[in-house]
Amino acid sequence: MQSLKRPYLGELEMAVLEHLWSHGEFDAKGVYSALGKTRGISHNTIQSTLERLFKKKLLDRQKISHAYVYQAVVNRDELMGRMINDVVKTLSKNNSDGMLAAFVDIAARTDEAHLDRLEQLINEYRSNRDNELLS
Amino acid sequence: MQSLKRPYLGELEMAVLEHLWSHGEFDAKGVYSALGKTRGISHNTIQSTLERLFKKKLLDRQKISHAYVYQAVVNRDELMGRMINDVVKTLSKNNSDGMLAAFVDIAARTDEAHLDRLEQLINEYRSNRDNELLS
DNA sequence: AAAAAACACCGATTGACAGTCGGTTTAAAG
DNA sequence: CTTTAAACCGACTGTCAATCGGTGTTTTTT
Repeated sequence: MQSLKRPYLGELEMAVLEHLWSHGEFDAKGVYSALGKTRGISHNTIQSTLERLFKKKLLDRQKISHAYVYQAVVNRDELMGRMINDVVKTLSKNNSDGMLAAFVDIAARTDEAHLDRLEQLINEYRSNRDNELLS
Repeated sequence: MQSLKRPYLGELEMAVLEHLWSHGEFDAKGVYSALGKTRGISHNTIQSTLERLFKKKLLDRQKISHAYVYQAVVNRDELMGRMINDVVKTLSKNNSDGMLAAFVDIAARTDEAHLDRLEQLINEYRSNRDNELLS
């Protein structure tokens, strides 16, 4: 019963990830220019954050010349899936109905048209599965 | 962008909640007998944990004689819904498709029959909505 | 009513972990 | 070979879960 804190991300970590998601690869300097300056934090702080995200395997990096260039290895949706899965794993005991009901509620909450789209995705999933069985 | 609040629930907090979910109301002593003894932790630790959960509004309590009796105010599914919603709120940017796809994936992961059930729940949701519109 | 037991409440400590830097070392570049 | 930029290391703060001891208050018990 591990807790829900595992892929926990702090505020700055989230912001850095967001930035990499929308702007692609960056080195520490670039992220600092984009985020650090307005926040009034130092270059080093950004660097530590990138390092931490790297250790958490959310970022990959390559040394270009003598500076690392970072890029996200999970996209927003993958991370979301992972985190939702963690919640579900911890809280779904035997019965999955609560989980499924939560999905429907959340989907419908912002826009009921999401229900249609959800149904559509279910069918797409089934088709993909069937195709795989044929091959 | 500030959801995904700090460590949602610790390990002991989760265990206490689980216990209250499956066994109903309890005072500190009861929870201690059930969880504390085998874990070799003190009565006080259990009490602090109950207190913390109370402050987080996950438990309610009434003073019976001079001891508090605690009970959960959210059930497992509600808590799960809340937590999933937090994840989604933080990570769904405009586009909800990733969220919906994650739902389908997670539902199908353990058992593809969940997709049928999910579809069923979608339809139930629609019926309920339609009935409400009539009244 | 006094003594004993049961609790709540307060405060302190430890251990993680995010956020934050400064200083030092290393490596690139002129 | 000096300057400079970046990685690396270590430190300190703040927050939070977990943990418990001590103190005082309310019940029980005798």
